[in-house]
Amino acid sequence: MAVSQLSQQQYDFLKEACEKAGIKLTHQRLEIFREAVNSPDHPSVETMHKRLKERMPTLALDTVYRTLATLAELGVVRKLNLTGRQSFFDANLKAHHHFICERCGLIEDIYWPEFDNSALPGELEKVGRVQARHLELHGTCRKCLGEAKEERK
Amino acid sequence: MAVSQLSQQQYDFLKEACEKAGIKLTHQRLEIFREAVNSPDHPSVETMHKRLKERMPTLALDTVYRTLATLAELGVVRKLNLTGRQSFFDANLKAHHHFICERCGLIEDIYWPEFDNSALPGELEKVGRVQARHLELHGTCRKCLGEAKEERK
DNA sequence: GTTAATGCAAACGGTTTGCAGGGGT
DNA sequence: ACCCCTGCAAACCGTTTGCATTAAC
Repeated sequence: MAVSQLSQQQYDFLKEACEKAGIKLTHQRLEIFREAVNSPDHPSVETMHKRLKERMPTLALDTVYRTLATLAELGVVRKLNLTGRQSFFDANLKAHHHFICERCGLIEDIYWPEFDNSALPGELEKVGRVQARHLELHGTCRKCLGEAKEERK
Repeated sequence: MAVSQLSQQQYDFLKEACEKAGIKLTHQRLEIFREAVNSPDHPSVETMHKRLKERMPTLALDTVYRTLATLAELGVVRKLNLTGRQSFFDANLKAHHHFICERCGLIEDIYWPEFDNSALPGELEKVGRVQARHLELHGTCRKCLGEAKEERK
């Protein structure tokens, strides 16, 4: 069974995760997962819902919330709290970090394997066990830097 | 003029910041700043409000929100979005990062000057200009590690 | 057929805003 | 005296929850 814009591997990944957790692989879960996989631009839950509604007119917003929370529990998507305002869900499970433009809100994935593999400060052993590290780089994106320059003229 | 539990230096810092921004150094701003300075445990805004109300019974919750937002604009406190649920304000302006216990919500300051001074990946120049880096270390704190061990018995 | 998941609507909680009265400069 | 700031209350918005219906296994 071929699923458009979702590789067999990704489909199997979701299916196995559902089976392992003993939950059903429903149409909604599949579609919402697919939307997450095909959304490298870190959309808000509301934006995802809008996009999904074009294909699934009866899909409720709360189902998107509920499903993304479920998918996060399964470990097939990752929940991001970058802005405080709203949360984002990231289906990119490769270790990566985020650049956030304070001016326009752009979120860009940053890969930095040397950092991921570096040792954390020794004092952390006294604090607890670290399971994941996530770096937020706050600044101004290239596009906004240009616009700010324009405005100063 | 001596302000209990707030050094002259910290008082001057706030006063100068207010003057520079052309806003008044009101009683509320001073007290809320003092509360932030004396709250190394990263309390929620609501908790800060509860603590402040003991000294200032008429203080409204929204004033705490409004004032902390103002102080963040002045740059005398820093707004943290660690949980998605609620935001925290940190009056510790020294470069530092945070350990978050996923089990109990504990937030611990982590200092790592070697990392702060290290060079970021070159690819970031293509993305934009980084003004601040903030590392989130998610894991389980020492206390919760012990409790989890107990529960398994 | 059984049970869990969805859609609907209403509630929720943290945060923000409009406004009028009050306090600081 | 002026105007900004605060307290009050209501609105706001993203998110969550209770319940009856629907669909997956």
